[in-house]
Formats: sequence, structure tokens, C-alpha cells
Amino acid sequence: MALAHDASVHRSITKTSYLLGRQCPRRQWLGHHGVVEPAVTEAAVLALQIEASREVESLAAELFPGALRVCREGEATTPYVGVEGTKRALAEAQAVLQAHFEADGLAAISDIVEVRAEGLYLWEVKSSTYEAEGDDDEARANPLYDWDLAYQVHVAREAGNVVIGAGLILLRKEYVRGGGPVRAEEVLIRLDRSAEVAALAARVAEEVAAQQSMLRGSTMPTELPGPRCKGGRKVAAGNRPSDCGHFLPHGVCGRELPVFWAGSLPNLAGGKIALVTGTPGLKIEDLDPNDPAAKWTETQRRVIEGVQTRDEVVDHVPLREKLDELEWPLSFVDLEFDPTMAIPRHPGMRPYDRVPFQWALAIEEECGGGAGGGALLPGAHDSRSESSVRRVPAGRPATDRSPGRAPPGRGDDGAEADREASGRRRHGAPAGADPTLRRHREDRKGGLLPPGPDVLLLDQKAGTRPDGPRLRRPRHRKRNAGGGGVAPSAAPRREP
DNA sequence: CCCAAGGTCAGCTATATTCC
DNA sequence: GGAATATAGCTGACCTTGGG
Repeated sequence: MALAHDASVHRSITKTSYLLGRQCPRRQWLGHHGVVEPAVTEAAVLALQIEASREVESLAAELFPGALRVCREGEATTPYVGVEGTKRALAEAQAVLQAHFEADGLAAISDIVEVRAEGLYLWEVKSSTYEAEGDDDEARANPLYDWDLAYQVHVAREAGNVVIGAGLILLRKEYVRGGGPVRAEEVLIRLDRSAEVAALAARVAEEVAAQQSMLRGSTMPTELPGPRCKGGRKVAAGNRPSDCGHFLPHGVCGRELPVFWAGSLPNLAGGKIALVTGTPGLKIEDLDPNDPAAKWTETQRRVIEGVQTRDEVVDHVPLREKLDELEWPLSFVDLEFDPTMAIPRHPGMRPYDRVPFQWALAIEEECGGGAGGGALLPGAHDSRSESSVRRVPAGRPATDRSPGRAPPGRGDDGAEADREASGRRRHGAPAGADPTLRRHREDRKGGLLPPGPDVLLLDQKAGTRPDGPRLRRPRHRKRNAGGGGVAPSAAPRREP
């Protein structure tokens, strides 16, 4: 395959590329050889993410007063530039921010390096939260971070430094901002990971050597698409950092896959992953939905049949029954939140709490415009009769018991009163269970949250479209289907 | 870079049923 | 009656979606 890349590009292995290489050699090789990976996350969201991590990093720096900051080559925003600047800074201060280490084709930048009497201690700052309470602390730190640290320690040592340990700086999940400014020592928590990192040292050295050898090759590794292509949340092996852009339909790997690739079946788990991904290019059409040995779940079986027949699979009867439970008037609530913030901005907030800055409620008095009975929300403006929709000004006081009031928080007695007064509002205020709302009711009352304009809203969850849910389980579901909860809105199940 | 919630699954144990 | 097998109930881990 002809790939647009510059074979002469010679790159060092960085922390990021090392971790990508642990996920997939091909992904690392492509990056190393200059093949641009399609973006998985849109730029605006990425910017938010980067901002969040920078915010936490700068707060973490406050834990080390007098620390010197190193900048990248070409930036020259501080007197300490790159590897040489790092050496000088380490000689002059007790702590160094963004310390650069390089050795033998390896590069690493450590967020914070502490200079101790016996040697260096490396800190990695993550903007994820950590629940410090409980008796099982160790298990909750993402093992991926240990590999991250272990790589940094490896490079720092290869560069000739004595490294005595490494740790993580994370956000305390339970932190609640008080009235004053955020204090770093209150919102951040330090976790020593020296033992875990030491246990990985030998494997990191082996893997780095293997990666360097692989990356020198001129042919793309032959890894097949599989579970590795997608990032996981808590992966014990710590080897799946993120969704791979090459896996997208227009990516290097994605465009080689059939349209209905078997690996795209829902909820593939256990042995079925190997079954599906072990055959390159396996199509859903090629699967036998009734093969008992395959142990397809009901959902998977229906997807296979749907693809094979090219027919939509719609459970009309249970959908109809569910829709019939709704009573007019229907309420639709929409809430707008600010971008989530790692460091809480306002008193009473925790890390990543969100501030709702606008809410809106629309009430449909009767089935819209005689549209034929089936259309609950075929579109906020096109099919709904304007005359049958009451617009309610956003931001009315929470004490107002009219339909325009703010959605009640969990445990709110107003919510109880509402339910008692009218059993028909069960479809309204879907976000009422959000504890964030409860925390910010005072803000809203105090006028902190500005009133918004009248909004005719379309809530994505409330706006269940008749053609929306497809490939759902039939209503004859197994009772022992697992530990998942019942949807909060689900009525007692009516068995046939 | 994250968070939360709903849903799903494989595998586990306890119990019930079937077979010898 | 005991072993083998089937089923129900449960759970931790995982998947998916939705938010910015």
C-alpha cells in the first residue's frame, strides 16, 4: 500500500509514542514514519481537554515553591531550554517543571522532578480524579499511569540520572471548594508509585528495545484490527490508551475493513472477540446467527440477521406500549452546561462539576398538529404544531410550581409534591436526578445563573423518535441478563 | 483530557432437576 | 443417593452513549 509519509523522518520515541506502541505496533510505526492519524476527537473538545490538564499542572506546580520551568527548544519562554536547560535547572533548584530527558533515541518530559538528597523523584500530573477514601486505594489508580511513569524513569536513568522513585499527582474526587481560592494541597493528592514502577522497569527496557528495532523497519507491521484499536477505561494491562484514528473508516486500517465488519458487532466480549477478529476481513454477512457454538447474544443475533436481510429491526409492539404510557401534555426539558472544569470555579463545587447556565422547558399540550398519532418528536420545528406548544421562559424561580419551574433535584420535596399532584409528569424533568443541579439551586436563586431566552427545546433523551431505537432486545428478555439496573423510567415489566 | 449513567456479558455460586 | 447437568441470581468488568 502506498502511504503518504516521509521515510526519512527520524523521530525519537516519546512517552506518547511508547504507550501507543504498547497498544499497537502499527499505530506507533505509522506515527513514527510521519503518517498523519485521523482525528478521533474534534479540535474544540481537544482544546478543552488540554486546557483542563494545563490547569491542573499549573496548580500542581504550586506544591513545589521555587520550581524552575523548562521550555521546549524554540520556545525560549524561560531561561531553561530543553535537555541542557533541564540539567542547569536541576543543579539550581529543588524542583523542575517539564524536565526534558533524552538518551539514545528516547525522549521524555516529566511534569515535575523533585531533587532529593539521594536522587531524583519524578511526578506525573494527571487531571483525573482519585477517590482517596476506602481501603483499596492502590487498585483505583489507572495502571496505564504506571507505564507512563516507568517510561520516564527509564529514560531519565538512561540519561545518566539517579532516580529514586516516582509518583502521581491527581485530583481529589471528594474535594469541595470553599469560599476562598483553591489551595493546591487541598485539591491535589500525591500517590507514591515507586514500587509499581520499579516492578515494570525490566519490561519497559525490553519493550523499548523491541520498539526501536521495529520502528527501524521500512515495512508497516501487520497487526490486525481488534480490541486494541479502542481505548478502554480501566485496563489492567495498561496497554490501551486511546481510540485509534487509523481505525476510522478513512484511516489506514479502517478502510481495509468490510462495511459490515464482524468486529463491529455490539458488546463483543470474551471468546467472541477472538472468534471474530481472528479471521481478517470477516463480514457480518458471513456469520450464522443461529450457530449455537457462537453463543451470540440476542442483540448480536438480531444485528447479524438485520445486516443479512438489509432490513431494519424495529420492535413496534413494545415501542408502541412504551409510547402509550405517556400522557399529554408532554414536557421536554433541555439543560445547557458549561464545559466541565477540572478545578472547581465556585464555592461548593467538586472537580468536574458542571454549571448549568440555561434551562428550558417546552410543553406539548396535545398530540402535535394531528400528525397521525405516531410522531412524538419528529423534529422540534417542522412537524410539531406551533399552536399546540406552550413556550415557557427559561430560568423561572425554583419556587414556582408551574410547569416552567426548574427541574427539582434529587430528594427535593417539590418533586414529591409534583408527583403526588400529578402522576403524569413522569416524563418531565429527566435531569432532576442530577445532584449537580441540587448543588447549584442556590446559585440559580441567587441570580448567579442568568436567565436565558425562550427556548423551544429538543432534548436528545426525551425526544425519543419512533424511528430512533433499532435493534433493541425483544421484550421477552431474560430475567438473569446481568447486574445492570433497570432504566429509571421503566414501568414494572408486563410479562406476556 | 475527562465524567456519569445505563446497559450488557461472562463467569461465579447456589439451587433445582435429571440421569444413572 | 450421588453425580452430572441445567437454571436462577448475582457481580465485577466491560461496553456504549452522552456530555464538553
